[in-house]
Amino acid sequence: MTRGKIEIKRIENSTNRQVTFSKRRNGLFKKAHELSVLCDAKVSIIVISGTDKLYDYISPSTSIKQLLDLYQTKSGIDIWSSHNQKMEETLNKLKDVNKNLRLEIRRRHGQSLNNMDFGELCGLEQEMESAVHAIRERKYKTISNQTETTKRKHRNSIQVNKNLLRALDAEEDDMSYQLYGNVGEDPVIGYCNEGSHLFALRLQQPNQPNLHDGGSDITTYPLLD
Amino acid sequence: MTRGKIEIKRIENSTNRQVTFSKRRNGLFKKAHELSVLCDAKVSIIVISGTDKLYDYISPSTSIKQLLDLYQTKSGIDIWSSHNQKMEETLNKLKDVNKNLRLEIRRRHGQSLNNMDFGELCGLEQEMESAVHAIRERKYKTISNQTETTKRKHRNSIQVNKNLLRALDAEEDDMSYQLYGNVGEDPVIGYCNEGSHLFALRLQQPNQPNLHDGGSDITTYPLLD
DNA sequence: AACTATTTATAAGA
DNA sequence: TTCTTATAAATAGTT
Repeated sequence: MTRGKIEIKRIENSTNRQVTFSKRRNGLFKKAHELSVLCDAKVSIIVISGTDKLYDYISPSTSIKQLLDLYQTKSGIDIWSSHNQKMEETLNKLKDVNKNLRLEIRRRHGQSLNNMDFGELCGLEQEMESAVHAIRERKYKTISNQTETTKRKHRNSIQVNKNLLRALDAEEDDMSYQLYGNVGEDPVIGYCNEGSHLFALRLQQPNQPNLHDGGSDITTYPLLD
Repeated sequence: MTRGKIEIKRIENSTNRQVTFSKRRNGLFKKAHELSVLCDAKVSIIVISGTDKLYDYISPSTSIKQLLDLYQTKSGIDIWSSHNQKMEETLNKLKDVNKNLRLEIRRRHGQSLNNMDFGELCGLEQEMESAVHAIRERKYKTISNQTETTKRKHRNSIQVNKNLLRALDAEEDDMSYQLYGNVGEDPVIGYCNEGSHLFALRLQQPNQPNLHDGGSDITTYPLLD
């Protein structure tokens, strides 16, 4: 628009068009940049030349994605829709399945029963009852397992106790023997003996079935002390 | 840039900035349009103002989608990826929810109970039982509604029957009156009367209990032969 | 929103 | 492509 104004219509001369494209494209991007800086705006320009070359401008601290997301939100145009139809279909199907699953669960909570007829209600009731049966059985199995374990623990601790008492009895016998047979000897031997006995007991225990954790062993000793 | 050139930096005066934004935005779009027409190019501009308003220009006979597809192809930037990612996340979340819902349902079918402890089993059992209760109540309500409807229908047909009989009685009275009052008149009238009575009886029968079928009488006969 | 003095953009030529 | 330059267009500040 100088040295004679021009009409705004396609420039037929190819070279001319090319030159003008180059000049005006730069001009456009420059203006876009000035706008974004002066007015604190986000600007994105995409230009594709007649020869299918791509040029773009994006204002500083902005991304195409961010801008497109905003564009979509504000314009209401769904840019993505054509792109992932399949995914969206899957998504919708899943949502549907989900809805039905929720309904089923609600019904098994005793809600949303309004749209069921007598036959369906009978079926549901029967299903639920047999399920309750299964759950109850499982429950009993669990509790009986627990009881069994507790009993086993108890029996075991009784056994441990017996062993300890027996050991103490044996020790007592030794002591008596020593006292009777070696009157006046160093009492330190008796002491040592006692220590060995205790040690032997400790060594022996891990070889016997031990269904309860070691902590209880340690806690039992203080009771016997 | 006239009446004194300006620096390209954010215009602090808000009113000024707003005015400049408006003017330059128009200028930018005009330039974009001229470029597209003069040079046969596709141009798309998205502008978002500092106040978050959206403005856009798109050159004639071009669509955003077409342009973005081209942009993607030429730039190699996967515009869709972030969107895809979001969708995939949603999908996975849904799948997860779905899985949990299915597990809940299986448990309410009495399956997949292995990983539940005694307390959980108790809770589930109680829930299920109160649900069965609700279902049973609903069932009874449904059946009683049905029964009620049937009864009402029944009562209604009885009433209709009564009305018919009453109507016939009234008719009979009229007839008797005619007979007593007009002895020796045409006997055809008396015949008619008898016919009406038979008809009334037939109507009445389906309402009386009929406890044996006619067939058994017939099968008894061969044994006696 | 309109005006206008200036600055910018740019068409044509080199 | 780039530079030059005459001139059209854009626009900052004002009204």
